[in-house]
Amino acid sequence: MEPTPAPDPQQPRALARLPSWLVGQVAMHANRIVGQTLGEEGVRKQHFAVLTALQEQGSVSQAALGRRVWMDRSDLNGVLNDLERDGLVARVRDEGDRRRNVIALTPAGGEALRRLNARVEAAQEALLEPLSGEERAELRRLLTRLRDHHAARRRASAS
Amino acid sequence: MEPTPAPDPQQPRALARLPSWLVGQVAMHANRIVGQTLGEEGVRKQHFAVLTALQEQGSVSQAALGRRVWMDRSDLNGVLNDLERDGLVARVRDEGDRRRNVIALTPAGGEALRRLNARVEAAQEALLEPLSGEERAELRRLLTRLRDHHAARRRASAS
DNA sequence: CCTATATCAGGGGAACTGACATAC
DNA sequence: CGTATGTCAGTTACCCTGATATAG
Repeated sequence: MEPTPAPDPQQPRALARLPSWLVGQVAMHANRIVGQTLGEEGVRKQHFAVLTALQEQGSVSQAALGRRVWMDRSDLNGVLNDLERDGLVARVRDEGDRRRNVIALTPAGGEALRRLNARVEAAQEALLEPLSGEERAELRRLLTRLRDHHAARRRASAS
Repeated sequence: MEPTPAPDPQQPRALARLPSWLVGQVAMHANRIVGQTLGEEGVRKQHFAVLTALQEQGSVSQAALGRRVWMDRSDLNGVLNDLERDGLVARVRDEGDRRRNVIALTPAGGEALRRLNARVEAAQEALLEPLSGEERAELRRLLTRLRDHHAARRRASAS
């Protein structure tokens, strides 16, 4: 049987034309593509995000890490448990401020990240396949503008 | 306290530059904006999608409706329960094919949809605020291309 | 027989909320 | 004292899977 059974080519026009709907659908496809390839390495996108942040800015406390990746402290804790169990990340109590855990990427974590990066890069190619180089750049530019705008607004109202 | 506490301005660059990430973040903001305004009328986006589809193509069976909106039959059932309870749609057993329910928009449903449409339209404006008219058109064009491409691929592999 | 429909039960990833002990 | 940190428990919306009774 068909669980999501051969969806009709055309959605309702009033829906398909809405930018919020479009972006949601594209995000769904993107998540499917990226999540698929990450899953083959046994991680999910939040794990990938954490590893990436660690490589880029070195060891930091959990709270700082969460802010960087825009991840909730609760969820981050779970993700770190996974990564620590798999030896990709090390949690060390900060002796200067004993509330904090300093999180560091292990060599194995760096290894894994290299593999994951290759996969994610390939996924980007699959996602953007129908677009030309110029179009990809333009899309990225427009999306970045929207993200920055709304991120700023959200930060403003949350402070 | 801060649940998603004042996220840092800059995410890791390696993340922020990924199209899949960008589109996911924008989709998150879009969902927040649209979901917020729909919630004030007591519905969620799936309810809105179903009402829209019904208005556009008249009464149809549940299965057909699900295919149109790309919604799982299970979830659709729940959504229809809500809408029926609120008197926005009517479920009538099809006497020509007694497996099927014919779903129809009630007058109250049409009323509700008019209000919801206004809200969703305003939400689009809020979402796209930082973009010019040309840029909005270009964004819609690019997103549509991506969606159609991946929707087609998915339909192909699911048949 | 085989397929489609509607329904029910439930899983999984993700965003979020509240509470709490501990350390500053 | 108030505040930040890490942790734990739980909720919700969404996408998905499986099973089943019924009708074609």
